[in-house]
Amino acid sequence: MSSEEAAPRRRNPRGQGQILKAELVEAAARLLATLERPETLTLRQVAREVGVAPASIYGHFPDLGALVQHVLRLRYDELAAVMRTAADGAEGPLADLVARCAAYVHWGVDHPGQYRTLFGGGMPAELVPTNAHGAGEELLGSVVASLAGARQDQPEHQDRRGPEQEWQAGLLLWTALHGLVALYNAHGNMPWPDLADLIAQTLALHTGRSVDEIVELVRTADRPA
Amino acid sequence: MSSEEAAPRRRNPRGQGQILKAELVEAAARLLATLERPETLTLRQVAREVGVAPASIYGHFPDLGALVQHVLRLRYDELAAVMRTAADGAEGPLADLVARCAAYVHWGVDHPGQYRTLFGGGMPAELVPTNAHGAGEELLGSVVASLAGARQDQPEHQDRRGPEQEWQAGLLLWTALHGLVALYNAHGNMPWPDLADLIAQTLALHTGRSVDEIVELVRTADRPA
DNA sequence: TGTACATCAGTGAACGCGCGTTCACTGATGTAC
DNA sequence: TGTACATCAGTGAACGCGCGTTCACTGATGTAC
Repeated sequence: MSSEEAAPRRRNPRGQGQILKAELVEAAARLLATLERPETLTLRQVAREVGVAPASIYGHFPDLGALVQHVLRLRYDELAAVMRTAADGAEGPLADLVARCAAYVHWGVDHPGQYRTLFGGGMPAELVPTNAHGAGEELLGSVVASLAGARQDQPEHQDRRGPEQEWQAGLLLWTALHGLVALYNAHGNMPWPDLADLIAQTLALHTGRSVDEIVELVRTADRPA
Repeated sequence: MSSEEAAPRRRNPRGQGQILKAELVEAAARLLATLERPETLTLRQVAREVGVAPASIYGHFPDLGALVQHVLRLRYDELAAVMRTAADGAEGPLADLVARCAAYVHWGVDHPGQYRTLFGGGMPAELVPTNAHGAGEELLGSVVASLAGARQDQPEHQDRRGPEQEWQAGLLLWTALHGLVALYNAHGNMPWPDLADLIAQTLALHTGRSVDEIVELVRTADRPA
């Protein structure tokens, strides 16, 4: 892609230090997306990708961890935004849930490197924003709420569920979606069924709806771009 | 544990070369289980753990990959055996499925390092036996068969399902279990509900049974050791 | 029973590599007088 | 308008480290004669 650029790279003018910072973020994001094993990303790789001396990074980030952290924060926000946007056009709680979950899975499958880095637990020293920062919980919260909404919408399941059960149900749905994305990405050589079918089936199980009822919503929500 | 052993380590007698080989396998297994990030395991670490020169490994394995491969094959067989044994005492297809899945999840949670190495997709050059070798498929096959058995056992779900649907249903159950183990291991700092409840709930969803019906079976199958 | 030799199990030093991090520096550009 | 100076953005060389891999070797033990 962008290797072996012989141009000696002009220094940025005064006051334009953030230009390199942006380039570093961009390059790190590109590498995390591209590398087969994103957790092996190094500081010198980023420097090479931008065409800059390794030491130059220290002017903008204390270390590689901070840079990766920054990138992942952006990607996490992007994922959250994608889910929110997908749910915007949804009519009713079930469609909302389907749209959100389909968006989640598709983002994960479309960005295996970043997904792995965010949720795969492969990064050193737990420098991903998912943990403790409460960021992952925010995303989980939206799934919990959406699932609870879809459940409440369903007349036959009128057994009262407390917030504890709602949270647990959402958590379980999240683990199912995560497992789907993780295995789909890790074992791409397997003969996978259609992803939309798997999403629909998962949601059917977790909402108690029929697959047929869901499948149309998934196809509608599928790859809006 | 076993660091800084000052004993100069006596050479094994003639014809006893496999002793070191066994020690290497044992040490690699211990490190994969212990290391926070098992994918960072190095050849020199293994050598140090055993108390041997790095070069000595080459007499028994062509490289670290072969050694790790060997260990993972053992661990995979162990997991398969644990699941098989768990199912042995089960009465009926549903109990069989519950026992197998509970064993899977508990093994994964009890061996986070090895589980990650086996199924996390974090190892370089895809040297894990799960892929292509058909080993992971064997495990998946047992879940598919067990789930199909439990489904068939259920009178109300008499809608004919072809082997294709059965395979897809088993695959989906596997992804759910994998997601549960993966997130449980990666985010141990989260306030997780009781694992047995989560397993029971997952199986309830995937079999169409009530949670109550499953939960007792899970508790029975729970941690037989 | 003695001795030369082959084999086995593992050693130890060295290599070249990529890594993170440091440090004094450079050279263009803006600012004060 | 000119000039000295400060600042900014980034450089380049060096460091010590752990790594995988190689290669000639060592020294104990078994075997052939």
